[in-house]
Amino acid sequence: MFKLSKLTDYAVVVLVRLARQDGVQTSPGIAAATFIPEPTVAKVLKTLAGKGLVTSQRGAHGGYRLARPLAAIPVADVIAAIDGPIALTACVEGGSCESERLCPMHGRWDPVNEAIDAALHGITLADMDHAIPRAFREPAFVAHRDESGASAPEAVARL
Amino acid sequence: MFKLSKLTDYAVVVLVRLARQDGVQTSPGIAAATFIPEPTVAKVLKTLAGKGLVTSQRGAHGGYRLARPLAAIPVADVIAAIDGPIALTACVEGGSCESERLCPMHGRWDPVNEAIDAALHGITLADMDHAIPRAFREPAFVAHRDESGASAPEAVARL
DNA sequence: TCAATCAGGACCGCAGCGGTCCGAATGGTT
DNA sequence: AACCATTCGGACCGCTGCGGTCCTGATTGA
Ligand code: SF4
Ligand code: SF4
Repeated sequence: MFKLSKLTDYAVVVLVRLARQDGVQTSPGIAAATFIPEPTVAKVLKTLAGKGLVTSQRGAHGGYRLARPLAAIPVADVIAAIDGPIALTACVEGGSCESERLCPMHGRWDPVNEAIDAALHGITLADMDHAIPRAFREPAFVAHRDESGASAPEAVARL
Repeated sequence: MFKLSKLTDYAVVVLVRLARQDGVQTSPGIAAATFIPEPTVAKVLKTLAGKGLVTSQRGAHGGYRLARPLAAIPVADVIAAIDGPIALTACVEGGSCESERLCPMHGRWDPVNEAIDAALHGITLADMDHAIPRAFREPAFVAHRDESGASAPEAVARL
């Protein structure tokens, strides 16, 4: 199936939960609040911390804290942090396919990849947090969301 | 990783190859032309035939033929045929997640899913064949380069 | 010093994917 | 009618990678 890993899904849930409250929050606490198994939450948080999406405070009364506000975290970043870089096929952006010499489609996926990448960069976690589904097509909603909006045309421009 | 299955990749290669020549073509023939293992090509073609993307001619001198021109086949169709429906998470469009009652993010992925779905519907195999996706030259997309303030989801949604 | 908490792995069961193979149906060819 | 080429539908299997658990340190506040 064309789906993203469950851990990525969990990561979004955890990040949004982190934003709901100031100060540090512990893994068990978040697990209880999100109904996600505790070890899994810990694993996700460790990965996110490694990628710089959250900062950690060790020791007693430690915990995790968002590194930047939700509005500055595009979904693409979360996906890249957990699932790895977005690469639809093996031959996009650095990947090497064993038949790339012979394959007539070599490199043809790049634009598609760019399109999806741009789309995922244009949606932040803040949007997902307080967005009602289908609101994306309403002009009123679209009007006031702009951050990182330049990425899409730029990606398109160099096609 | 966030990638589509190799079989889907192969399907695109096979479909484009089918379009390069009129009349029916056999699995071994296509396999030889695309450098993809023959049984795999056969499997892909069988799946595609089942989904109605290609038509099959049985018996001697049989083979496969495109059901519709490349320009009428969006990438989304190929993905849906091989990989199954596009569903980023378990809770989108009919899918049910075990924690959908408790999860605060339930349903929030739908817009993201729709955005990607729209993007993949806006690019046809003919576009990929010519390496310059027509979707990116559409007024709706190019206009945003000047208007500024446009974001990926909106541009994608208009495709 | 002790308890709480994160860090970084090792570890495992398992679904699903990539890939192969075979028998049966089908329709030309002779 | 007999034969052969080719597709069809499905069974089959090894293996990767994912979801999930657990353990052993390192770090910090009380
Ligand atoms: S499009 Fe061709 S070169 Fe690229 S990953 Fe697919 S088979 Fe390999
Ligand atoms: S967002 Fe929530 S309800 Fe939807 S699939 Fe993820 S965990 Fe389940």
